[in-house]
Amino acid sequence: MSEPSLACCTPLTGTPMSAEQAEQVAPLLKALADPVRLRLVSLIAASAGGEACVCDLNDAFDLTQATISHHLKVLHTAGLLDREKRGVWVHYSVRPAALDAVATLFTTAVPA
Amino acid sequence: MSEPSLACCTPLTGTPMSAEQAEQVAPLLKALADPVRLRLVSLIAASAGGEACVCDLNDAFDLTQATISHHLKVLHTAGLLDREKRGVWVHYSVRPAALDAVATLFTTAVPA
DNA sequence: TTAAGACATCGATGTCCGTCGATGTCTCCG
DNA sequence: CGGAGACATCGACGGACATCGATGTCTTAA
Repeated sequence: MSEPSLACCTPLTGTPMSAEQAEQVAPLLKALADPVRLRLVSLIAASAGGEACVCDLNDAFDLTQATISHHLKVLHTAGLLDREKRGVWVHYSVRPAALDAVATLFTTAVPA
Repeated sequence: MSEPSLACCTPLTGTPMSAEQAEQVAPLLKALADPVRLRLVSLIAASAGGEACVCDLNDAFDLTQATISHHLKVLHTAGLLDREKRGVWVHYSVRPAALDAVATLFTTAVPA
């Protein structure tokens, strides 16, 4: 399933983006372009230890467990979340490198 | 059509995001979560004067003029692009504040 | 072994989205 | 006035997506 290579990216501003680069980064943004998934990432990132188990995540939404599981899978497939099974529970954590890659996109060559 | 208020946003990391905040920011990301639109923004931002006319933009893609026009409208409606008609041509420019808002999302409280 | 609980997967359904050809609107030029 | 060119809008179509209920898989406890 070829783990996405976390497309390193030059900032949006500055140099025009290549088609290939755009194709690589767009899925990352698409994975984040959903209110539920945005909150999921935020909840996980803000949790103690930078990780959270699905059971806690479920309670934060008025959605079916199946739906939450689906969203977590999307984020994991996009390379934004790591997955670790510990006993009965599954813990998800944020991949900092993935967020950094996206951040780089919007960082307009910060001046000194 | 209530110009989007360019939801100022706390970083994803740190504090959990509210549902309202997520609903505000998600459309911005959704507008950017497309390879074509990503390249459009990049092309415009990288152009001289920070703006570009549709005629030039059309040539950069193997897509119909109608499709490019559609994508530009999506970006404009999301508040990411400004539109100015000058004679026969229409010039689009990037709204820095919009990109900054998104950048803030992914800026993980940079350490010293 | 059996039962219960935590997640994932499956199949269905309604909605949204990208793309296109055709057509409309506006502006400039002759 | 009339034509040409730049861009927007419209209507349609195929594919993708969010959500759900039902069911499957795995782990721990009794």
